[in-house]
Amino acid sequence: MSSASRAPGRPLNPAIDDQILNATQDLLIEEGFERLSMDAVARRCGASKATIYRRWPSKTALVVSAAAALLQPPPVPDTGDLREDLLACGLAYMQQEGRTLQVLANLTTATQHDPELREAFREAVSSPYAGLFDAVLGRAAERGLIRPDLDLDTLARVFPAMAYQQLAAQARSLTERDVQRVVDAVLLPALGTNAVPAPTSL
Amino acid sequence: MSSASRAPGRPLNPAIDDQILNATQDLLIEEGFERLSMDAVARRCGASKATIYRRWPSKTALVVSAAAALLQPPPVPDTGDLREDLLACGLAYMQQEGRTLQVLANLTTATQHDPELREAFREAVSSPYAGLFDAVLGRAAERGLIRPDLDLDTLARVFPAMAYQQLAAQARSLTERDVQRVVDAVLLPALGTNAVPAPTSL
Amino acid sequence: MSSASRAPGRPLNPAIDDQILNATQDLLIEEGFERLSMDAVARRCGASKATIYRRWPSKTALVVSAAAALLQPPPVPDTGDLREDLLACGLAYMQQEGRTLQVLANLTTATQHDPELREAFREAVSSPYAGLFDAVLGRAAERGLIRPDLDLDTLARVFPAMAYQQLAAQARSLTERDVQRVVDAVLLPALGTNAVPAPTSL
Amino acid sequence: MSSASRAPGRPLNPAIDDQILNATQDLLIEEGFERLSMDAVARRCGASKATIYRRWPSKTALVVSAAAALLQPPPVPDTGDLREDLLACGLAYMQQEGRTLQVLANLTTATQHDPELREAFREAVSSPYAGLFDAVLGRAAERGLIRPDLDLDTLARVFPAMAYQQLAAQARSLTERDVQRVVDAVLLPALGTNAVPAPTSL
DNA sequence: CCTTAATCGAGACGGTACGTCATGTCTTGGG
DNA sequence: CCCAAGACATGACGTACCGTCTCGATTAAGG
Repeated sequence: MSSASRAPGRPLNPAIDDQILNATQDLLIEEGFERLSMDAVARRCGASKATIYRRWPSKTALVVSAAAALLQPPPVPDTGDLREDLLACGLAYMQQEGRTLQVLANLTTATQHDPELREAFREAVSSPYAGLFDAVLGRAAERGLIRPDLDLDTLARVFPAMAYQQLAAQARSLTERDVQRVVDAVLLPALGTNAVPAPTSL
Repeated sequence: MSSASRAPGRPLNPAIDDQILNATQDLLIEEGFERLSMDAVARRCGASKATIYRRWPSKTALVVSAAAALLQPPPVPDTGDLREDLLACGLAYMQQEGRTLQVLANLTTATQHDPELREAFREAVSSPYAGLFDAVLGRAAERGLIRPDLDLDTLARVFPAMAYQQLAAQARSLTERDVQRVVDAVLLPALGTNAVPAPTSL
Repeated sequence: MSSASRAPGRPLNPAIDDQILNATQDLLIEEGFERLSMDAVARRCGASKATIYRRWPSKTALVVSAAAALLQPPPVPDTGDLREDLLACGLAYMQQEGRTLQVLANLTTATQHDPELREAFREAVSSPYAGLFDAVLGRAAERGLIRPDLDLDTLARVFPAMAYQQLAAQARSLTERDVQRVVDAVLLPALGTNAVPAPTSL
Repeated sequence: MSSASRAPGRPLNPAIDDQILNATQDLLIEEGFERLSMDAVARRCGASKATIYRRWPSKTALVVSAAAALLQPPPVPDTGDLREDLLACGLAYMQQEGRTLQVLANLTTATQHDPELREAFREAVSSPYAGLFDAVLGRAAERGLIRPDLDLDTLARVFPAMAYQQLAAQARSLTERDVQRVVDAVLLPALGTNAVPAPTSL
């Protein structure tokens, strides 16, 4: 009555989507974006290239989807302590044994010249992660924990940018120590919070 | 005998180096690393592929050289004012009508899978730019303008990371306003400088 | 009881057979065997590929059926005059605005690598046409119109082979003049018939 | 001075042409036109697909060339005896252990829908073979061995057509006996030669 | 001055991946 | 069980790119 008349014909098998995305994620980690080949994806997941191309129009589009599925940001942390919350946001980038950030770095450049894909990637992957900091900082402002005149948009982008940079430019994977340094040396001081803890002994 | 015995035969024509590098820089800007092809470089500069490969062993190596030639960081600014110096460091990323940062972003991921080239790129291009902030902050510490216990290494990386991120992930070119925001909203507060100026009215 | 127990379920709709065969014949003429695709057949006749494959096991088998349905040889001519009969046999190849011969040519090579289909094609299509000449010549021998020691098997194959050759190798469709030439310049002289008519003035 | 300035750049290596053509001929015989794949040709001759496509624009064009190289008709026979000459013409179709005729049959249909290739094939392969009969019959007419009013064009096409037909439609390879039958049962009688030999005892 | 040796533009070469298309099978929902 | 629609595995097609090699022609240095 209302609507919802399904398209005719055999529907796309959703199980295959997952198999393709899993194979893509694996190869993306193992080989990187350049060396990942569609034939290899097809071979690994037992699907055919036609099946892949029925779902995604290009290699880049497939990889963007795979990344979006791989990189699901956790819920906004709320421990009651601002520092703890910020650390938790940072630790989200270390999920999947660090593969999260790896994939982020690999894809940013690949989507550079396709505005549509870049936007898709940003919406699906980049923004949600940066959004963790947005949320934590915005809540802190609401609660009066930090000064109200701060440029929270800019501050929320500090950690994502630095984590990305560290991996992409220095090929150094992110550690808990790195997260602490950014929070304690940059974010908290910039927020005007007095509660800078005693520096962790090396 | 001891030295100076030049190789026999016709020497490499140094003028061609520049033509190749110029063509590479242009195509790098127009097309990005992936879509830049060696055939296109050769075609554009009127050289042959053999001529290019006689000078650089791979596409990536060529592009790293082109980037290094394109991105000559200016001398460390020393205006006497910390904020002015930091702004000057940031403006260095906007040289060449913004191409400086563009190329930086395009190349960082490309060198991901070749440690040798990544290091070459870092030494020739990335570090010199980040070094501007290192130098300015180190000098400020020496002069006692900022607290001595700050994590200057981390702070020096804030702006490069954010500039890179903005271009690569958001495809938004850098403006003078962006530089001011990072300096005023992040760096100066984190340095504990009281002299935060009144926000520039738009 | 003994027989006639129909298969359970809905029976195959025989009307669809004709639609499929018609579409196949059309495409066979328009595109030839190689470029005829099962999807195109299905699309043109509004059927689905499954419906086609329920009836024929392969593209070649379908096309052989389509050809058999298209090419129904006429009854053996018997005008009382040997030359007239031979001409009538030849004109049979020009039926359907020349498509008869077209399809014959298109299919012969296609069945080369499948003995079963080749045999099916030969029995259903090729032989009946060649059989016209067999019958006319055999009857002439019985009637004593031609010498009894002739190799009628070979002679019966002359016209089919030459018609086929003309179309396949020369892409020249058959004309009434062509039929006359083969009958008058080859068959009748080889049969030892004196009654070679005066050459038709152009 | 005069002319003949070679094209610039590295010339096509003619040895590779032969390797490609040889591999194509082998595969054409082993697999037939349909099942011959460009990758298989490349693999077998150690060349790359790009190298093949630099020389021939399509699979069909390559195979036509391979056929032309494979099927070099022998010189026009001239034994002094018309029957011997005709038999020799027919035997030419049996060269290469029968592969000659096989390839002829395989290709005729393939070139059906590309007029350019069909013409190329006809000129390079089909006509030269049929031309043997043309030459022998024309010479016999000049020498007054046969009646001057015969339709030699049609007669010259009889054997090629029948040989082709036998292979394509009946999948029966040509034997010396087949040649004799066509010459003795069709050609010589049609030429009005009295010297029909005693039938070969079976 | 003339030989030598390496450079130059041009472009062929082997390899590898891309994205498209056709065959024949399988899977939907709906008669 | 049939039917239309269309997904599925397989595998060939023809294109593009990389890095190497091979041409004839040029150009510097050294004997």
